[in-house]
Amino acid sequence: MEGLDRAALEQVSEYFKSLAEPTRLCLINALRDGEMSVSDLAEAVESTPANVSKHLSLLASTGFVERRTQGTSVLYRIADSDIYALCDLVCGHIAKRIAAKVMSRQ
Amino acid sequence: MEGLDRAALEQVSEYFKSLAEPTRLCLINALRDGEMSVSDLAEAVESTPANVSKHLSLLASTGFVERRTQGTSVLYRIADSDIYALCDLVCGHIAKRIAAKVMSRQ
DNA sequence: TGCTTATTTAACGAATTGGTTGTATAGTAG
DNA sequence: CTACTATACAACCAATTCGTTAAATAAGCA
Repeated sequence: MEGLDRAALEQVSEYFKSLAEPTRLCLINALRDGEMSVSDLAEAVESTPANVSKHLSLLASTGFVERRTQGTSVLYRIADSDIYALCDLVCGHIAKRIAAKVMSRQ
Repeated sequence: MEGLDRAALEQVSEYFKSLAEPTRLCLINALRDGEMSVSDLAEAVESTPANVSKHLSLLASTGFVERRTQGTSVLYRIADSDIYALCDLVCGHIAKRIAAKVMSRQ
């Protein structure tokens, strides 16, 4: 992303922003094992269908999830599994930080 | 990050949040070639020292950058180059999306 | 010591965002 | 058709955030 101009960086930040919310990360986690309906997801993340629907719309707008209608339900699924690589990188960074903190305390 | 509880996901989201801002991404880009002072960074990203200082503090709190004092200046540098892998993953995702959009239009 | 420069911090305002509530839409069953 | 269910959407509020401005802190130098 070296040569990106301001507008491009703004777009990149939009994508990070879509992952910068615990409820959305929780939804992404819940979708690990396959597609789920909005109401099931709402139960899984302990929130309301309206709220979950809004978060899923945002995740769909950045292309991390996709939707499919089945009867009166809407099933969401992960569209780009790179999303997990992203999360793992961040988790690794956090782990590194914790390890460094432990070392410095010795 | 599969088995993370709510508190852990909140922490993960904090890290994504620190990258979810165009000015901060711009600062990270500017630091590619080595450490820079706050005022030089402010000029590079076309902002004020006060604003840049605040952004750098946030990036330091998540451990993506580190600071070093030299005289009256403070030099910042990238502390974990995984940050670029993160950005590249997001950029790749965006590129994929654009490519898919182009394909679907043919 | 006092003066200058570099950085940080505090206080403020405008804008954005997560969650709720109520309503609208769409599909299914009777 | 009506009733019911699932989802989406709009309006609203509380809380957060980005940027600015002004004041505070710290280091170097006359």
